[in-house]
This record gives sequence, structure tokens and C-alpha cells, in this order.
Amino acid sequence: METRELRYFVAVAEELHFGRAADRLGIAQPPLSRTIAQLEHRLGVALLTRTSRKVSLTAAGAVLLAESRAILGAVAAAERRTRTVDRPSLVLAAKAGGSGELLAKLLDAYAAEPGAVEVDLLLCEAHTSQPLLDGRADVALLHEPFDSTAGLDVEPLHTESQFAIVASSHPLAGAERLRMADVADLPELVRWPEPDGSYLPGPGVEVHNLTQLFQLIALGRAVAVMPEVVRPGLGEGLAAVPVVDAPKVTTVIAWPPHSRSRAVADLVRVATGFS
Amino acid sequence: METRELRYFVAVAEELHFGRAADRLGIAQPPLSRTIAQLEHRLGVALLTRTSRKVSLTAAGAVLLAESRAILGAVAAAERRTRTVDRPSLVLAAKAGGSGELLAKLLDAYAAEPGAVEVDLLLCEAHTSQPLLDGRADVALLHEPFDSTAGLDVEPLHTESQFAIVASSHPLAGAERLRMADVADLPELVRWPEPDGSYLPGPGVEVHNLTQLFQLIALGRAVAVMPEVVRPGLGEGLAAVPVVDAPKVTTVIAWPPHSRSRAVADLVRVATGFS
DNA sequence: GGCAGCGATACCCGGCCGGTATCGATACGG
DNA sequence: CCGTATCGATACCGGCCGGGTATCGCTGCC
Repeated sequence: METRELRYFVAVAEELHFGRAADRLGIAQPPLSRTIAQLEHRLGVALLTRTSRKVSLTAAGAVLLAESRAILGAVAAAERRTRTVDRPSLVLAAKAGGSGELLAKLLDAYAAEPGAVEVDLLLCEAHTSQPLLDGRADVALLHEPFDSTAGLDVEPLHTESQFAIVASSHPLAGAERLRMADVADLPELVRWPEPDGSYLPGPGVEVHNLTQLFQLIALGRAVAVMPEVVRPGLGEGLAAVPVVDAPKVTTVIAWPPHSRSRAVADLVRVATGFS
Repeated sequence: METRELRYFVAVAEELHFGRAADRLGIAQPPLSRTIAQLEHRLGVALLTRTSRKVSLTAAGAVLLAESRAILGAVAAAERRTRTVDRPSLVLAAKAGGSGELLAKLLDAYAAEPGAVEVDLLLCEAHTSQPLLDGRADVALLHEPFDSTAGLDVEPLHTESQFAIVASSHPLAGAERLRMADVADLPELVRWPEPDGSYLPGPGVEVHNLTQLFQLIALGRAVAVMPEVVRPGLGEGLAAVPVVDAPKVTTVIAWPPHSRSRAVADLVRVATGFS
């Protein structure tokens, strides 16, 4: 299996449409059809079921899609790491708006290290682990249990409890403390995007980032349960009420398991040092 | 980067010789030279330094070699998992001669599970984690701290202390208990192969598997420190003496982080259930 | 039943992959 | 010090494969 075939397959599996997939790949549709057919032939398994109106994934196709994404991510990561080995630098992914203070402390402490290299920040709206898997980043600050840490090495840094963020005018804003049951079935709960950027069907507003979320909450259109770190970022018109039985959130530093980078090891050591 | 290029590069990086690498790949030397040169050109980095007498890896080349091995392993794994999704089966890697009883218990308990699939055993001489990384196995029984568990999800099953295995006629055979210092610099210690099958230079006999090792020990040519599990497999002429300060050995069950297989989850649950 | 959308098929072209022949450099032996 | 063997690079050629256009066949829909 060549990465070209995997790229082609991922495009078709994601679009579920040969024409659009070919378009996205910048090639014509017939060679794409042919390549997928060859791939299926060599594997001896059907990856897609096609009628002339609809394309869908088989079980084998679903497996290969997941595997292919991981592989293509690893290839991109390998490429970047190979390219940048001579001019060392470090890309740190973090959630925009989250863990501001921790991040500042970490960057300062690391910069004071002997042999520290330049650190580039990659601020994500959501799915902070994604850049780690596709090679855009070397290290990430993640929040368990929200972010997936599958396939990554992690060290916990900090654990904190969660708060309900509501509009000041919301009936719950005056409460001393809340329980999950108090917020679990409010109609104003929101939906975050899936890793591929799509949204599962269901009730609640589709939300892209924290700023947008806070605006919605201030307007009384949404309610969210979030860790303590976001509190300093709350503006006017928002209130944070402790949710005593919400799961604790752990901030972890994560990196790819095979990382041999001196810089990553230093940063992790510094981070765990003052946790 | 195509997997073809990575396969070619790995061959050259491992052989450090274009001719032999081309031979191993079943192609002629000139296209191999050309492909590597193209790869370097596209990456904008030198991967190898060549004189007409010697080829060696650059820092970038060392990085790409490690990454490439992981990628090629992931590709092979993806292929096998995609192929076998419709006729589910499970390949379990374990060290030949190690953990025999635990293995039998595990297989029996899993077979009794509803929805259990066929389990194929892959018995390894050493480096049991390798088949997991290159896709030949779905689950493995590993022994920390001997086996590398980098990049794998693990659950500990069992911890045990270590014994020195010596010939009955050996001066140490009569001891009640030993310390690491007693065996650390015996001339009869052995060398195990590296993951690539080669042996680091140094003193001691090169050893391939347990049977061979036991034979060497019985002949008084070797001494080894090993976990308790091997005891039942010891034959005549061998003695096991506790080494009180040797690191504890933990048997773990390990699987690739992105595994979505129902069968793997079941097996892990069964294994951790009776640990 | 005509039509539009979509994947498959047929066929052609150009580039790339792999082959052979050879060169240039280097270590080594006489 | 020079001949020689070894090894990677270069030059050049042929065939295959990846990508293009044109078209077919099927299917759901007005």
C-alpha cells in the first residue's frame, strides 16, 4: 500500500462521492475509481459499496479509514521532524483560551533552561491532540477526559474541578453550588464538533470555540460545564457556579510516543517539575 | 513521501551499503541511489553521508529511520487488520517459554467468553513487542522492564521477583539468596540480540532463545537473571536462586493504542479480571 | 419516459521506475 | 607509486503505470 493510495482512499471515504473526492485531490474521477478498485483487489476486500447513487463504507473500509488517517498523520509528522532536525524548534499545541497561566509559566520556565530552543505556539479551537497526530506539533497541553490521549505518552500536570458557566441573569447563576443533574438536561447545552469538523445530530447549538460559546452564554442561549481555568477569561454578564459532582479535569502534557527530541524531553521535565 | 521511498530508505539505512540494500530489495543499485537522492532533494535535507567507501546516517537520517520503521509497521498492521475484519481472529504474541501458565489460563478464560473468536498464538524468541508494531499481532504479553512498551496501551497483569539461573554445579547454586552484585560481573553473562537481530559488541555469549540459553547454563557456559515464570521450564542440572534486589518484573498485556477491536477489548478485560 | 447525476469502462499519452553500461573516487596490495 | 577492486553516481533506454478525455450504463426523479 502506497501513501498515494491511502490519500485517495481517505478522500473517497470522507466524501463518500468519487467526483468530489477527485476534485479535492485535484485529479480526474476515472483514475481515482481505478486506484480504489486496484487497492480493493490487492487487499482482497471490498472497502466501499457503490450504487450509482450512493457510496458507503464497508466494515473493512471503516477500519482502513481509521488506520489510514493515523498513517498519513505519521507520515506528515515524520516529514516535519526530519526536515527540522537541524534547526531545532518546538511546536506546542494548546487550547486557545484554556490554561493561560499554566502556559505562560511553562514557557517562561522552559526558556530559562540551558539549551532551550524556540517554542512556536499552535493555538487550537478544539481537538488539540490532532496536530500531535498529524505532525504539526511536537507537544500539546490536553485536558482529560475531554481530549483523546490514545497513542500518546502523557504526564499529568494539574487537576481541577469544574464550574457551570451561565449568564448572570440565568436562574442558576445565584446558586451556591450545583450538581450535574441540575444542568444535565437543560435545553441550552451545546454540541462541539467531531474531529472531522462535522456535528452529530442532536439538540443544542453547534459551537466552534470558546469566544463564541461565551457570547452565546451571555445571550442566555447556552450553558456549559468547564474547568476552573476558563474563569479568568470570563467577561461581564457571565457567572461560574461550582458543579460539585462533575468529573475532575486533568491538564496533561502529551507527546508522540517515539519522540526522541531533546527539546521535548526538557519541556516535559520542566512542566512536571512545577506541577 | 511514498511507502516505496521509505522502504528503500530503511533498507539503505540498515545496510549502510547501496549495493546490498538494492540486493535485499530485489532491484538494481542505480534506481535505488536515484530514489534516495530524490527523497533527500524533496525533504531538503541530507539523510546519508556517502564517500565511495562508506555510507553513514546523518542526524536527519536517524530520525527518518526511526519514523519510517514505525510507519511501515503501521502500514503492515493496517493491511492485516483491514484484510481480516470480516473473518475475525486474534493474534496473541508471547515469549516462547515464558508465562506458560498465565497464558493457558488466559486462553481458557477467554475461550469461555461469549463472542470469543479464534486466537492464534505467535511465539517469539525475543522482542515480543515487535509483531505488535508491525501488525503481525493484535495483543501481546510483555515483560516490563525488559520489553519496550513505547507507543502501546498496557494493563499490568502480574508482578514477580527474579531468580538467578545457574548450573547445579555452579558455585552460586548452593546459595540461599543472592544480590545483583553477586552476579553482575560474572564472565558468563549473556548478550541478547537488538531489535534488528544484530548483537552489540561486548563480553558474553550471543544467545537467541531460552532453550539455547538453558543449555548454555547447564554446560556452565552462562548465567542469567530471569523472572520466576521460567522456573517450571527448568530441566535437570539447573538451579534457580532468588536475587533479592533485582528489579521486579511485571507481566503486562499490551495492544496498539488505536485498536477498536471488540476481541482485543474482551481479551484485555478477561486478562485483567483474574490478575 | 426523458433527464440528470454518478461511477465504471475504454483508450491514449507522458513521465517515472527499473534496467544495463560506464564513470569517478578511494582504499589497498604489490 | 601504480594497478586494481569496490562502491556510489551518472547516462541512457524501454516498458509500465498514473493521469487525462470521451463515453457508457445504471438509477432515482420530475
